[in-house]
Amino acid sequence: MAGSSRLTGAGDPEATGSPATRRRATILDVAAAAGVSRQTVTRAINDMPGISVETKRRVLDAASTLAYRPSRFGRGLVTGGDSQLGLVVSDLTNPYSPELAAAVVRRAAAEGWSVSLVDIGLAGSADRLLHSLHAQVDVIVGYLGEWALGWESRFGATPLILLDAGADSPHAGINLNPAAAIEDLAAHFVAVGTRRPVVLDASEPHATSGRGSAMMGALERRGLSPELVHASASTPEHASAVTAQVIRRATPPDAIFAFNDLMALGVLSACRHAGLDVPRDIRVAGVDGLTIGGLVAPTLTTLAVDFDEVARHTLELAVALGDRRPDIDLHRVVSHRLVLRESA
Amino acid sequence: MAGSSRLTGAGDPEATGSPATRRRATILDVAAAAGVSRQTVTRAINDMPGISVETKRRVLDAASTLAYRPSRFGRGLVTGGDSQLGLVVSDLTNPYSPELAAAVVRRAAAEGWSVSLVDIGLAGSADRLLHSLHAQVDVIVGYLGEWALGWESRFGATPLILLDAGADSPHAGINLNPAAAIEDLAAHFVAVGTRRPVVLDASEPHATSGRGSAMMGALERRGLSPELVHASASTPEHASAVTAQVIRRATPPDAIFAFNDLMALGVLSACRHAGLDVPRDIRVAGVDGLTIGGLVAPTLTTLAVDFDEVARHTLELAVALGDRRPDIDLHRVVSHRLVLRESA
DNA sequence: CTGAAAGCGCTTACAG
DNA sequence: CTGAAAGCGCTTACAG
Repeated sequence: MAGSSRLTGAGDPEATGSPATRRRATILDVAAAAGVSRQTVTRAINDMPGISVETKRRVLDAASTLAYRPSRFGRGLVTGGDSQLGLVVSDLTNPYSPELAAAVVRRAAAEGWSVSLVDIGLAGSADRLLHSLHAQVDVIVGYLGEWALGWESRFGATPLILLDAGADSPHAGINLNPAAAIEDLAAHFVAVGTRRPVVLDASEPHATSGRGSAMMGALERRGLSPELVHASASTPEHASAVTAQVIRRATPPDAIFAFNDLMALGVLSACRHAGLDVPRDIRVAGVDGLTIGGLVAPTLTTLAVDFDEVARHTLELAVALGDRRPDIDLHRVVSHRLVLRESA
Repeated sequence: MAGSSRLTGAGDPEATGSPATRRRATILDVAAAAGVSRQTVTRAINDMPGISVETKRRVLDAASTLAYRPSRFGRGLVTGGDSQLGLVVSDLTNPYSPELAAAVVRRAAAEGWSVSLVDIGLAGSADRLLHSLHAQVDVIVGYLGEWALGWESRFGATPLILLDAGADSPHAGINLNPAAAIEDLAAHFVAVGTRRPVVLDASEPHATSGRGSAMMGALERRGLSPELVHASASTPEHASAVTAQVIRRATPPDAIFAFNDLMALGVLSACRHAGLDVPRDIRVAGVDGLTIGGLVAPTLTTLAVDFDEVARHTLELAVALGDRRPDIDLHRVVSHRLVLRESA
């Protein structure tokens, strides 16, 4: 190595060993290698007319040799580039997130948008993630939770579409409304003779969820006296634990309405381990309409979210906001739908 | 509208109604509005030193009024931009895809990469999707299937990392190896007294999958005579149908090894509907290690993929290829691991 | 069929 | 603290 040229000090690890990171080839490098101008390279690379087959071949060979790749920034600057959607979910390991993502990705592809996926539930790095996402995309959509607070001052004019953040949110948003489906399910419970229903709610601090209290009300209005219990965490495991306690009583419930499908799976599991038959001994229902609910045994009755509908609104809002054309209804509502299956 | 200026013809729909799409504000617009130079705008927007609080305020106000957002292309051209990974899956509705995606997104975030998610199983549009993806990302990784053929000629030098494409693939790749886990499971089956195992394979045309024949061999070597059956499609529903037939026989199987977890769920479902107890009457195992397998009742024994390990290799390869530094092992292997749960 | 010029929107030195 | 200049890598007219 003595005598070889180097730009860095002797102690620099970058200066030692193996083929170092080479500067990426640009259009000018290819042009020089092929002995043509850069616009001729553009013609060859982009398959445009007005270039002889022989020249094209020579250019493409040079490009290949140099491992040339057009810079998406250089190109995007002049063409405008594709639109990019940033999808933020809070926990990719909850099947709810990918079902939403699948619908959004599908719809986005149909509209010519790309989607960058971010899991904001990741330990500590949420702020950094949002910063880098906001620099890469045209519109951000998703479950931002507390991170939506002070958005304007932190991320300037990056349009934001909030999922299920409430109708009074200052941002554009899509809200889920389970009210009608809850009434339908309550009516169904009554119709099949339920007497002692339990509402198994999530673990929101000191509070009852909207869907929890809605179900309580719907059952009470029909003359039942539902019991409200909370899981200490919104997981199938905790749902299972609470269920195990409740069904061990002298007069156990004959129906359990779980906060979501994942928790309902925990309920099903606890019932099975206790030797209870669902739905004969006890009925179970969840919320979300996850695909998995149709694959377990018994299949799960649920209040399903129409993810395609959510995705449709998402892209509609994204396109409008991306075009700086906010002359549309910025608050959409998607209703849940009762899907009766074996468990209830 | 008469007399108002318009650039387009009278019949142009763009010329009618509502605030039309305005040109997006640039840094120069903000500079003009605030009465400063563009580099002062840069300082304000990017929170850099060397600017008075009062000037900064004025610039930020102007930016806000104009809804200014820095162009990611302009910025990327000079800063280099973040690295972007394109993740291609074949079917986002199969839980396998999101579990992989979750791991990759998590790891990518840790390494400062963004990931764009594409579902190539979408009707017909695969080619268009790959084209637009290849223009947006630095490296593409995933299940490309037949689309990996002729990659070089179609997408030039865009680095490609193939998942589970076989060790003889010309591209960089990560391969899954179930061999050892299959031996472990076969040994377990034998140890617990299995006599009549069935291997329920996927519906690959006229062929037996690698894992299917590996399991057949592993069982035969242990003195058993396993039966091989194929589902007419690789879905839980078809797995369910085949299972229903097989367990109806005079001497039904006492164990079923399914091609993957999703099909194993179908098997569980069929067993339950037939009144068979798992694992007492019949044992069931799948492949993939999906989270859902731990949530159903009975919980599913499986050969688990270490998605974090796959993600780790993915990012390692992506970084190396993105840096044009292919002096590393371009073919990685991740082994399955036997996870014994209730079903077997 | 090919190339010289202009410009997309930014940031990074550098000069005041 | 502020601004004039240069340049990132590409494509789009335009001229030959």
